[in-house]
Amino acid sequence: MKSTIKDVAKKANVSIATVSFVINDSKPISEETKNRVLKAIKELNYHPSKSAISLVSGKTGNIGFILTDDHFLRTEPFYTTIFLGTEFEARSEGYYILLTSIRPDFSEEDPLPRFILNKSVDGIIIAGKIPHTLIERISAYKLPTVFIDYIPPTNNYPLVLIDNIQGALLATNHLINLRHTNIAFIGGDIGHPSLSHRLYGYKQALENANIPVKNNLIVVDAKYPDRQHGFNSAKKLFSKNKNVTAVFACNDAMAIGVLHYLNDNGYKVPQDVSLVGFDDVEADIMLHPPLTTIRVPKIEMGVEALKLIVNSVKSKKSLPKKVLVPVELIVRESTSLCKTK
Amino acid sequence: MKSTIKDVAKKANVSIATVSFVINDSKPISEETKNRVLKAIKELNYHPSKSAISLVSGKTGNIGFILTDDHFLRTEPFYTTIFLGTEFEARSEGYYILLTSIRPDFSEEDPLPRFILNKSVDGIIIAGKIPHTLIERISAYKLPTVFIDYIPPTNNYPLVLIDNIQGALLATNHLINLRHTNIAFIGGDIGHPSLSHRLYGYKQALENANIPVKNNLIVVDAKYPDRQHGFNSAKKLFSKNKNVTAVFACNDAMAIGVLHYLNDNGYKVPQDVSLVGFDDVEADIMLHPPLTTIRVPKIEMGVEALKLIVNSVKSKKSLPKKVLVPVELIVRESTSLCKTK
DNA sequence: ATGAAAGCGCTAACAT
DNA sequence: ATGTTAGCGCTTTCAT
Repeated sequence: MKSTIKDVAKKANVSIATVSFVINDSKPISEETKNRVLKAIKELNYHPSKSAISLVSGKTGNIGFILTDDHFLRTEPFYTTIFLGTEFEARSEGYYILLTSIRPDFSEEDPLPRFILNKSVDGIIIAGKIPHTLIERISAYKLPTVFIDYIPPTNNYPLVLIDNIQGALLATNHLINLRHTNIAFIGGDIGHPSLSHRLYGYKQALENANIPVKNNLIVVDAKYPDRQHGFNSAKKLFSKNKNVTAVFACNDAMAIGVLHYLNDNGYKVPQDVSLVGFDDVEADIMLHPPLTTIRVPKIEMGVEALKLIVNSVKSKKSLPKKVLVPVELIVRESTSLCKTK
Repeated sequence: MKSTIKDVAKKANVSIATVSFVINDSKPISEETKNRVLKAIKELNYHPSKSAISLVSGKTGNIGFILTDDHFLRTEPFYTTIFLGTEFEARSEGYYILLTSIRPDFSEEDPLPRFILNKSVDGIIIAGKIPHTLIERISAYKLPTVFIDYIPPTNNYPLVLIDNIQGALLATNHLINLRHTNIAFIGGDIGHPSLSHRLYGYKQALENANIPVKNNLIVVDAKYPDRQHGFNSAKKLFSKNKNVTAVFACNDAMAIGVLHYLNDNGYKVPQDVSLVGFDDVEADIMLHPPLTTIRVPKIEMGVEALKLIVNSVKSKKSLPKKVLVPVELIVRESTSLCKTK
């Protein structure tokens, strides 16, 4: 049933080499012969065997995609959407993605993803924050690697990053333009570069507008930037500061937690407090009110990452190129003009 | 760096055949030799080449996993968690999962997933509702296929299903035990067998308790069972029925929408209305109040599916075995004793 | 119990 | 322009 290159060769009355040359366009073949081969391929519904090609070329045609369990399973499909972007691009590039998750507390003893051990991938995409011990151990395999939304300690990898500073600038300026001056920042896991950049952009925007940065308006002690911690951080913030009129949360998950707190405690959004998030997650539009946020082009990030990794794989040398994907302010109903004073 | 079977053979002073026999345990080898080989393997950090094995065995070692875009990207990681289960099991079975998504409106003209066209998988797992035209076209390839959480029209495939009727029974009985009698059902996409089974179980429970089934308490016209439609359905239900004291929603997503509606409209949960969901999604515990629901063992479903598909692949014949995974009532704070009357 | 050797389907020199 | 052939790393008879 399944036809091989031999069958095609026989049918087209040529050698298997010629068939190979036609398929890969790797040597000049006369139009006539080429057509004959193509016809045979079609008639036999021939598809080259991936394993044979892999074996002889030393390439697998696979790209590994690694992220932590919690990122994979978190309620908001942030990295999952990025993965889908890589899948889309992989289709047109002819690659397959091997997805695997690792535990966030990955340790020395844990086994590496098997596609690395088995040499089943030509390159690796790593999305989000990931234990450094894993990075080190992977680097020993000398596989082309690109990072998405994370800056590894040894910074000589291709990177796909969100323009976080610009996003924070956009968000904070939006609030400033609405006449807010008591603008709080709620963040978490400040060890993640993305998140610390957002804090940096927030401060920058305030300074640019000559608004003093007040440390009591900055709550960043949450270890993980999710809803629950957003809720808790809001509680901490508002129980000590009654005059806050606007909050910039480092991501939508925390913003949703903040919104919960606000709703539960009699604050009206946006009348009493304006709220801006970051990420533009699907749930935003279902909130009451819909959340103003910074849109991150998630699919595109995946696409860019796959392009980078394919380049690295093909060129053999992995240049530490950095792709900064642009962000965009999405104004919805959680922000309005400051009424105080 | 990369060691082959030859390196191992040389190091252990045996032939490559012996190494192969040891690895696959396919021939009796003396303890002594075996240990020597094993030691060499370890020292060289040798891992067999998958492409070579594929080439010689005719198997790819890959399993394709198909689901629709919306299922993949939906806010609650239901199918994503199932996927993770297949991934876990695939690790121990030595398989790789090739994940791909298709559009929910997949049509005749759309190309099939490439891993099918290229014969890059030994079998296929399909999760959730999927267009029938796709199923037909895939079936032409005669690949072992198993369905998760969906019953295809031609029912001779291995299936992994939730015990939906039992779950609905559990949920409704819980409400009945709390003395509720005006129990509403909110559902959607009733074309999906899982969802219609839940409705069936709900009715069954009422009948068993001699509580009349009232059609005006059943709202199932939502085309998709998500939060937004849950919200809308609740609005529809409560604007016409003031005496409803309990709601069983066909899944947590809709339940969350219902909860939103209830909160927004002055109903206290569970004091005024008790609410039960289905799925036990991560977000449940962060709600106010945390949601009583039916737990579905998602990881296990993935594991079971992978076991089934591996069996089919190995035995060559795909027996239409059906695995019903058990569910469990999780009582949290959204349900309480009925106070009316 | 172990080894030699013939492929699996393909690519890429090297020939012609 | 096309053909011949030597592997790629492994499994699996068939010998020993």
